[in-house]
Amino acid sequence: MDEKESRNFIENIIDKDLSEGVYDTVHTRFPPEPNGYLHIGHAKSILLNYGLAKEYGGKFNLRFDDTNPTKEKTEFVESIKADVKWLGADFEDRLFFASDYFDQMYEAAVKLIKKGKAYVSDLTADEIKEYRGSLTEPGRDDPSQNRSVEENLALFEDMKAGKFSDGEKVLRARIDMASPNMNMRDPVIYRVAHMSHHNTGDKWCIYPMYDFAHPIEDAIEGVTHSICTLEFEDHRPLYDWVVRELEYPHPPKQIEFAKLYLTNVVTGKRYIKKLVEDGIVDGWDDPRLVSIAALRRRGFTPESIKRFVELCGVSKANASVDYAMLEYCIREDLKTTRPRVMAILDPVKLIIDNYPEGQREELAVPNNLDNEELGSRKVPFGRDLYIEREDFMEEPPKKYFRMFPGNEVRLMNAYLVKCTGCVKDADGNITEVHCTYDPETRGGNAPDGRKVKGTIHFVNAADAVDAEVRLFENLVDEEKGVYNKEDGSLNLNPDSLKVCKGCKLEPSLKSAKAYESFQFVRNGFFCVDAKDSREDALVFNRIVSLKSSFVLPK
RNA sequence: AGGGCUAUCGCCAAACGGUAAGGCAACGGACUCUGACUCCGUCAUUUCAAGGUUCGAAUCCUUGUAGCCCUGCCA
Repeated sequence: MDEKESRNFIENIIDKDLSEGVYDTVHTRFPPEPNGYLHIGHAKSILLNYGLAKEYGGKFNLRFDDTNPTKEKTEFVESIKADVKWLGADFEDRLFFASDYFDQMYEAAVKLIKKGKAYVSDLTADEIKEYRGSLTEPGRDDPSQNRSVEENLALFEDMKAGKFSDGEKVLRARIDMASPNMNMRDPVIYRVAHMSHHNTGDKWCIYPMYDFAHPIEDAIEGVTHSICTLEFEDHRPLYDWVVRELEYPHPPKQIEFAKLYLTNVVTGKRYIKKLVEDGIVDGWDDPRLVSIAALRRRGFTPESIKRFVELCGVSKANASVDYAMLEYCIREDLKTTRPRVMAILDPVKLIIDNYPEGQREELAVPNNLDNEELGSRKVPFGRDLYIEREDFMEEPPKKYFRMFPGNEVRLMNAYLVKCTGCVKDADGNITEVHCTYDPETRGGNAPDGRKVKGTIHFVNAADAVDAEVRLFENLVDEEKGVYNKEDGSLNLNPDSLKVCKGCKLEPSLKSAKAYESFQFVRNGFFCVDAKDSREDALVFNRIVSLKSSFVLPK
């Protein structure tokens, strides 16, 4: 509401570009390599790029950066498309593949060769590395760098024709072997790879490198602001070099921002990938992950993720956002948009001794007090109920307003009941809580106007649906498990995922089999596992605190 | 002979030389058919440090310090 106009640094750059006439429109893109599933970090990039295009009345493209056939699969392009759409980033008909530009990239390389700006190298990968020098020492010239244009052209042609094996030749840009920026020490721009590509099949056996291909892709699509993450800052001079040498009339501009990291969870495609491949999690949509698929399955909405990304902001400072902020966003969304129902996670029997045995009635209960459009449902009520174990205390501390002997509380939307005591087993565990009800208080209000301080939720025992609840711990430290960045090992305490049987659900939840498992979002707002369900989320009444996932190293 | 980037409340993050926004978290209190939600209130005399320029500095300069990134024929 209090929209104080504060703009991020990228908007400032765009404003300036627009006012100075550098560009007269804004065109952005999200360029994933189809080598894995998207996660919350990608959501930031997607929503940022899409949001900018929308804000300035420009366009947004989805482009697969598929220039390396050794790592890419069609399976991933499908899932990425679905995730981007789900997030609401509408790329309309602008779905592109870098591989569709291979012909143009080849021509671009020829152009560089003709300008004397690129040459075919005979060096092996190890030699190239050796010649490149080090962070503190300049590199040495490639022995092949003085080949004639004609010779380079012929050799490059031969590369394309498949006359060389993988690694035998590469095409290098001629820039500066002494540059303090390693990326400028005659970077490889084309390599030989005899491999079938997911999109172009066996048409090519040479493939362009990212640094050469990306600026071309942007330029071809008319992208103005090519937004990427911080680790590409050092590549910008090369990006600019490519668009300059190729003489594009309105060259795109690269802008870098900091990646989104979350506290207490594993982010990063590489790490998530490893967890999946090692079978440590059930799959890419395992609820403990923060992949888009997992968040969706867990009940997060696109709106909540969009809100989260907005709240995080955009800057160039490496930062780790508190997981609590993500939870806040989903709570805010679900709070008024979903029905709230009752579930007892740790059940204990409540028996209303003066309620007629065998009697059953149905009470109309509003689904969400903050949203009348969600209507109401019938909740069964009877003599034997289940209540939350923590809602009864034999010897309550002061300020405890729920059930304890002698105290009257309200069963939500039902009756006022007065606790009369409890029954314990041989070990002293409470097995039953007893009470009496006031028939005059149907609906939850007393005709005489008396008030109660506590209200608790319940489930009718005869109708209760048994459920299996999976609790996902989020706060992972040495106790729960540690992912070791160095050796890639992950030590996980099995307790980080607990399955407790015996949860009791309102019968209105019975319809979908998917309700067999739950994940908590936090404080009473937990979601059903939406994997096989039409409904994506439900909100429960009472607050339970639970979180999921692994911890990052360090 | 290294280069690039970043440092503002526990966590994000504004401020663009004019006298430190906002959100999350936390903590008080009110309200409440769920100890939730909502609502009210509190939460940086100070911006990594030390100097300097200026009437005035988080913003400019200097020198330090800390963190991140770069030596793939990955992206």
